[in-house]
Amino acid sequence: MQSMLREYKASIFQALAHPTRIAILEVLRDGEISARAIQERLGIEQANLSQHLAILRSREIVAHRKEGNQVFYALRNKVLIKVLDLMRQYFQAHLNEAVQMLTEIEAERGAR
Amino acid sequence: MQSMLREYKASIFQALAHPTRIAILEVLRDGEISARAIQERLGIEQANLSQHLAILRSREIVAHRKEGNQVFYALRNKVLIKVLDLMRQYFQAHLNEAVQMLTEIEAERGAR
DNA sequence: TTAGTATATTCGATTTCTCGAATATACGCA
DNA sequence: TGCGTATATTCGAGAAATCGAATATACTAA
Repeated sequence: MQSMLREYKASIFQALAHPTRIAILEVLRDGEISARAIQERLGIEQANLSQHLAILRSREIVAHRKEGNQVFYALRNKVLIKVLDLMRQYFQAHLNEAVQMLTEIEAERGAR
Repeated sequence: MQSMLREYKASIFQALAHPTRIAILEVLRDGEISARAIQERLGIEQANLSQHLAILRSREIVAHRKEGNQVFYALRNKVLIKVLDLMRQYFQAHLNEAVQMLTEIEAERGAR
């Protein structure tokens, strides 16, 4: 049971572990919105957005509702917004370290 | 800048996206502890633990301190504990869905 | 020095993630 | 019906994550 909880948490974190999906959640925090509108706001490929949405759906992180031609997405639980806010807090606390870390990650990626 | 923040958040979430690493953080919430002690509590391979700790270190999520033979690990920021607590809240809210989801994931894994 | 303990790193195989391209599905409207 | 728009799915290639095995490093104590 303990380990099941951890697997669950890990699967949610895994769903959040992509910049595009974080961007999607940030858009959704303003309320329900169509997939097309998300795509325009983020400026990404349609298929790619749909793939990311599929992941968020599979984790039950977002709800979706069809209306005619389009599909509207919404956050299922505000707790995740709180989590993102905490992360922002965390980020500010670690700003300098974070910049350095990202630079290093970049450097490694470049070196490869 | 906006996108850098998202990359950073994603990299932290990615670091949290593994049951073993979540277990490590849960151990660390009680305070500083040696790697050996973590290993005993979790009952995992030494090398494996060390790899997971390396990931948490690289994200600056944990601090480490050498003392003689051993290395003690500690959480750098309590905010992450808050995040884990929120996730527990989230989990309770979604308990039934989550069980079903995990069952499906299991089923898929089995089918493959 | 040698042996033993604690920890980290490297390696290679396997699995999982991610992307764009192509295609499929579903709906609305002429 | 046929066309256009919105969305989802499938596929294949490349990148990244994961594990255990083997090995390296660093410290302690005899």
